[in-house]
Amino acid sequence: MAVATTSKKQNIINIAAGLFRKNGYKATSIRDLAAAVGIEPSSIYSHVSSKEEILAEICLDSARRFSEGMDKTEKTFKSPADKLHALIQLHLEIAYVFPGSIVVFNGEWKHLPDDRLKEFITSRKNYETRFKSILEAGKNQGVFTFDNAEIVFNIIIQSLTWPYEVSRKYGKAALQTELTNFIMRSLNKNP
Amino acid sequence: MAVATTSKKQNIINIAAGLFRKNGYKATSIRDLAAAVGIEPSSIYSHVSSKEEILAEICLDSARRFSEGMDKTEKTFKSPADKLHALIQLHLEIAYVFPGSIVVFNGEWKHLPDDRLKEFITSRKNYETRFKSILEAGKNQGVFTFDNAEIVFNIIIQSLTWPYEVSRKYGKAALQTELTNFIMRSLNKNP
DNA sequence: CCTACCGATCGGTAGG
DNA sequence: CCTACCGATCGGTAGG
Repeated sequence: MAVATTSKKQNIINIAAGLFRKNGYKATSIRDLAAAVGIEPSSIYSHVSSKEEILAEICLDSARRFSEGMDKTEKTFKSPADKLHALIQLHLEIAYVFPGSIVVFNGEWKHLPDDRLKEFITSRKNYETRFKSILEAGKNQGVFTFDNAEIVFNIIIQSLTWPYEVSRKYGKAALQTELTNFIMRSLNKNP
Repeated sequence: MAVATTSKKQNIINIAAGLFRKNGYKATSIRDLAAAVGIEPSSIYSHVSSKEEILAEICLDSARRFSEGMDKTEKTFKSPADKLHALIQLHLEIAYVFPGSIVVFNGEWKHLPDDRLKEFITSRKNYETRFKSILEAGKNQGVFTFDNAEIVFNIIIQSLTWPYEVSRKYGKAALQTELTNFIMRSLNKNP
């Protein structure tokens, strides 16, 4: 017997993430998912309790990845510039290795049931707060220049949130170089 | 009799754009739309032939606005910097006055039927080509600096594509100032 | 993991 | 613009 690399449940969720990304959550039926997995529709419910639960696992898994990435970034780097640099890499890394993150970027989290939605938004706000702190620290130290940290945070997040197909056209390295240059040049007070 | 400001059809499409933006195209039923308009579901079909047609009108209207904005920009301004500045304003202007554009930004155009999808993508590619020409001209004239025009185009477009609720938190003026500074500083070869 | 099935809702039509 | 309705598809359950 081979060592299990992914549980059947996780496998279903991964396949669902791919379908949600391509066609959207609402446009993907349990029947579509079952066909892609290779089982009968009702068998999906042996592994997950509902379609909403699948979405919740995808969204909260993505949120967890960002949260842990932020933990590591804060611990590993001292200067705001180094931290920001690491966060740019984090976003691209997650987008490239975890297809479910694209589902989140596409805004499908709006279909989460109330309790999960609250959980997700809380995690997101926490990430935003920590990100803005890094920007503010850079401004206070005289290395970053901008007016409104919240607006700049959103600009950066948006610039890092690419449609899946577009992002795949270029190598991760090329994307990372251009994005890092673009963002860092913008914020750099003393070029 | 009052002068008709918007046709009943256009009114339905505008209301649909609001619902598609908030809940998504697939998650918005004809029944939801009819209730928002204040008529019975079947009456929707006295004004539009299908749900897909509503989406097509929204997406192609948005595409037309961008195309016409690009026409005007190319005619009115000479320097790449002035043109880029105008395009930033164009994006924010459209996002603020036309709710349907947000539907497009949210990627709902993926649900267009084949022929309309082709039409939409063609218009989009045309816009991209013209936008990249402006970037390349700036690079050739030694005023812009970047590696890959296509990647930079996508970065700029993404940075201008905000979730509706977030963008409404700040005044249009504040958003415009910060975005213009952010993008122009990035590209500016001689700060 | 399957067969068989259910109630709800969907986009859309007939006919006035 | 409405009443009345249709076939298709949906998420999910029962029972094995």
